[in-house]
Amino acid sequence: MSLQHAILVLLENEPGSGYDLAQRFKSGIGNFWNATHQQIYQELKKLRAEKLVDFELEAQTDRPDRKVYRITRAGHQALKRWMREPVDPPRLRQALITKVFGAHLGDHDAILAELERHRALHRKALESYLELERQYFAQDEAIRRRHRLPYLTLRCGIRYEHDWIEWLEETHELIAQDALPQAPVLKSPARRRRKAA
Amino acid sequence: MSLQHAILVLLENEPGSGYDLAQRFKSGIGNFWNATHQQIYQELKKLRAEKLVDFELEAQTDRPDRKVYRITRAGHQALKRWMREPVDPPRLRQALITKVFGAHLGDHDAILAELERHRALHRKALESYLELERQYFAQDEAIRRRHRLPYLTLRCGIRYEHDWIEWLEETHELIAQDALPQAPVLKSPARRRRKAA
DNA sequence: ATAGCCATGTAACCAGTTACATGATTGA
DNA sequence: TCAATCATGTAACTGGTTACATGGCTAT
Repeated sequence: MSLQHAILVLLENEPGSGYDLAQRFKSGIGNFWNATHQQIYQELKKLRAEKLVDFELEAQTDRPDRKVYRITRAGHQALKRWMREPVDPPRLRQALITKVFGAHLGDHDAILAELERHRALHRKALESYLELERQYFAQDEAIRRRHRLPYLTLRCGIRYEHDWIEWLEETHELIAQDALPQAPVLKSPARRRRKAA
Repeated sequence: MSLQHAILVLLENEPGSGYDLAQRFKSGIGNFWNATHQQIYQELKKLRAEKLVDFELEAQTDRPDRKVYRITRAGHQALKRWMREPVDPPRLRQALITKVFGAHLGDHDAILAELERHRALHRKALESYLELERQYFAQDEAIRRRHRLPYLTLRCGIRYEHDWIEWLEETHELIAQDALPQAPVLKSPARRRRKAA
């Protein structure tokens, strides 16, 4: 159900083809959902059947024609309604952590290699997000204000990747050296006060 | 496919009923996967058909009988094989972030309330993880060594929840005050050196 | 009384993945 | 020549959720 809403928010932001949407999901400033083109085309079809989006065919000469989708009035309403409904955080499903849990069963080196592989993946994602962040802050205030919300989602992505990298490094080290973890010094609780409400 | 492996790792650790497994997934030191009892029972059935687990019926007088599952030799082998195969990090799917992305469309207060609600959920999860962490460090070295790997998965959970709370607080503040985000000072890149390989 | 825990499951459905399919253009 | 980008889709399948179902015991 939620992919539909993710699509609606993106189209609300700017009309586009299924292909466009797939790109936006992949790259950067829409780092909050993920979908393959196959699924996107299916959902666009459904959304259209429900009259929440509609498209115009855009003929192109040297490339395939595009169906440029845009959100309808009804789609806009549906999206606003959804914005008011609570959503729950998704359940965690990290196969890698399953592996760490059972690391004593597997080949020691294979696990270390896997941790490093993941670290490389997250590092790559982080780098690209940081680049987007740099671009964001290079813009002037008016534009920054306009892209404030997408930036906040990007920030979430940056934190996420950053945090994974730290955990992966820490875990790699502890497993590689077969060392006992130390109690965190001041790190984990934090209990940050929020500034005056 | 992966729930099967998550079940196998847990059973490898200690035999138990479907109900037991559901508890272990929910509560704490197996904070790496999530599944409902319905799904678990299905998967146990399949795993048994594949001879990767087996059960003994444990009759009880005043409560329903339990099927106590344990991993078989073949299951153990299959698990070890899986431990050597690479797994990819899951795709992110955060409906909440979709909402932040489109926060300008919705009711301002509703969004702030939603951010706070999530903060409360994550805070609660964090508290319970921190309690488990305290318990872990209260044990003596031998036991700590034995539970080292589950502890590392717990650490991942602690980081995760901690990080979410920070992002939620930061985001709540910025949206509440309609303020422009500031460039992170030294926070986000970090680029921590790993200790001598 | 009512809720919650223990303990098992089936069935219908929905969401997401993987495989398959086409076909022109551009750059290494 | 090979891979990538643009652009669309269908079909089969698998993984996961939700609803439904049962039933005794214990604690408030």
